[in-house]
Amino acid sequence: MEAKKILLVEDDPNFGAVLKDYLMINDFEVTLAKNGMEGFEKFKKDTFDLCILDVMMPYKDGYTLAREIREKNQEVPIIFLTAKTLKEDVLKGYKVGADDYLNKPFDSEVLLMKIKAIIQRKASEVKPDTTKFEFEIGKFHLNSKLRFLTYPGQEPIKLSPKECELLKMLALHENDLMPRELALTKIWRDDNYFTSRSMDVYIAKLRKFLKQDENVEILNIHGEGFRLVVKK
Amino acid sequence: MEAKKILLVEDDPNFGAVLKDYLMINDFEVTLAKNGMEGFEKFKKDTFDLCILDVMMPYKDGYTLAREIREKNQEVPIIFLTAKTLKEDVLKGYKVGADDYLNKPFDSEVLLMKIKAIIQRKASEVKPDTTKFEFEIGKFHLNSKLRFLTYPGQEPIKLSPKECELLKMLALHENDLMPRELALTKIWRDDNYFTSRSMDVYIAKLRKFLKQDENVEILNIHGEGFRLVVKK
DNA sequence: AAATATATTAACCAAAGATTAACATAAAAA
DNA sequence: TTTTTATGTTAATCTTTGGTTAATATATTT
Repeated sequence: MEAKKILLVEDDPNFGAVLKDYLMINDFEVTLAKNGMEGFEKFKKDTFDLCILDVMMPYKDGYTLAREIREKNQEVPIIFLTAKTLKEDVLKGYKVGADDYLNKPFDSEVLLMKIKAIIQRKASEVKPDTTKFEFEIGKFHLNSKLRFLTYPGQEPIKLSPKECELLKMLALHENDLMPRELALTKIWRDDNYFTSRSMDVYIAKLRKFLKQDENVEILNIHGEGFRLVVKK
Repeated sequence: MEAKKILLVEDDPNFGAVLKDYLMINDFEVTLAKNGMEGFEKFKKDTFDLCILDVMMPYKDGYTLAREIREKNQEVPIIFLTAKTLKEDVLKGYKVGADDYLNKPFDSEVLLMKIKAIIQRKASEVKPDTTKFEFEIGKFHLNSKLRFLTYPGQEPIKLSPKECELLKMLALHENDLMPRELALTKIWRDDNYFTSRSMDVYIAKLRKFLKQDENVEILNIHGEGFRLVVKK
C-alpha cells in the first residue's frame, strides 16, 4: 500500500521532530508545521490522510485550525494532542470533529495503533459503492473497480491501478478539462516534475488503448491539463 | 430505532451498577455480568450490539473473555475498560480485536460518544449474506456446510475448512472483486505477510479444483484481491 | 531561437503473486 | 499409546505486474 500522508502541527520543535521521525520510521509520510498558521498553509497545498494537531499553540490553537481544516475538508481524520485532561477540552475537541484525543505524554505505540485504526476506519467508510465505477467512453466500457476496459468483440484489457485511476478521472471530466494538477495530487499524491513525467507516460499508454475507437482521443491543453474528447 | 443491547462485564458492583444505570438512561438495554465466566454465559444466551469489558477481573480477565467472544462472533464491537495505563495492556487489547480502549476513571460522556460512534460504524458496514451455504459455480456445486464440491459425473471433492471458506467467500462475490483483506480478516483472522502467502497457497489449490470447467476461473486483481469469474 | 511543456519508448527496480515443497500440528485410526 | 492422515503454515524460488526514471524526440510559447 502507498504511504499515508500525515500533517503534524506541533509548536515544540523537539517533540515535533521526534514524533515526525517516529512516524516516518513507521512508513508514514510526514509534513511538519510548527504553528497553526503554517499548518493551514501546508494543509491547503497537499492532500493528507490524517492531521495530528497540538492543541496548545501560539497564534492559532489546534481547535481553530481544526475548524478551518474542516471547512475545507469534512473527511480528513483529526487527532488532537493535548497536555490537558479537562473534560471540557476533550468534548470541545470532539465537537470540532476530532476522531481521537491523546493526552501528552502518551505512548508512541498507542498513537500508532490509533492512527492505523482511524485510517483503516476511514478507508472502510468510503467503501459503500457510492462512487461511480462504470463508464461508457465511446464504444469502450470501463469498470474501474475490476480495473478493466472492454471494447466490443474483444478480450477485456486489464488496467493497472494508475492507468485505471487516470482514465477514470478523465472520464469524470469527459469533453472537459481535467487539470494536470488534479490528477497529480489525487492519483500521484504529489505534484512535481517527476510525477508529471510519469503522468505523461500514462497518458501515452491510455492513448494506445483508446485509439481503436477513432471517436475517442485524449487532447492536451498546453500548460493546463488533458481533455478526453468523445465525438458523438 | 430499537434499543441497542450492551453486555457490560464489570466486577466492581458499585461501578457496574452506576455505569449500567447511566447507559440505561441513555436508551441502551444493558445486561450486567460480574465476572468473565458469567459474562460469557450471558453472551452465549443473547445477541448484543456491543460488549464493554473490564480488563481486571477475578477468574477470567477481560482479554480472555474477549478472545472467547471473538471465537463465537467476529463482528460484535468490544470496548475495554481498564485502570491500567500500561502500554502492553493497551496493545494487548488492540491485538485481541478491541474497537476501543478507555482508562478508568473516564468521563461517561466520552464513553457515550465512543459507544455511539462504534455502533454507528458497525451499522454502516455492509455484510454479505453469510448464511447461504449452497452455490452453483459454473458446472460445480458447492455445499459449504458439508464441505464438498461436486462436478457432474464425478466423486464429490472433499474440501478442507480453509479451502471451503475461501471458495465460499469467492462465490459470495461471484464475478466481482473479493478483496484480499476481506478474506484474510474473516478467514485467517489476521492480515499479515504470512497469512497472505498462505492464502495464495489456497488460491492455487482452488484453481486446481476448478480448472475442470473452463468457464470458471479465479483471476487476480493486482493489489486488490481476487475475482471468481464464471462465464455464462 | 531559447525556454518550457509534452510524447514516446525502453530500461530498470520493486512489489505482488504463483507454485512447489518442507515443516508443524492436530485429529483420526490402528 | 503410537502411527497415520489431514490440514495449515512457512520457506524458497520463480514469474508477473506496476511504476519510475532516463533518453530522446517533438511541440508550443515567449
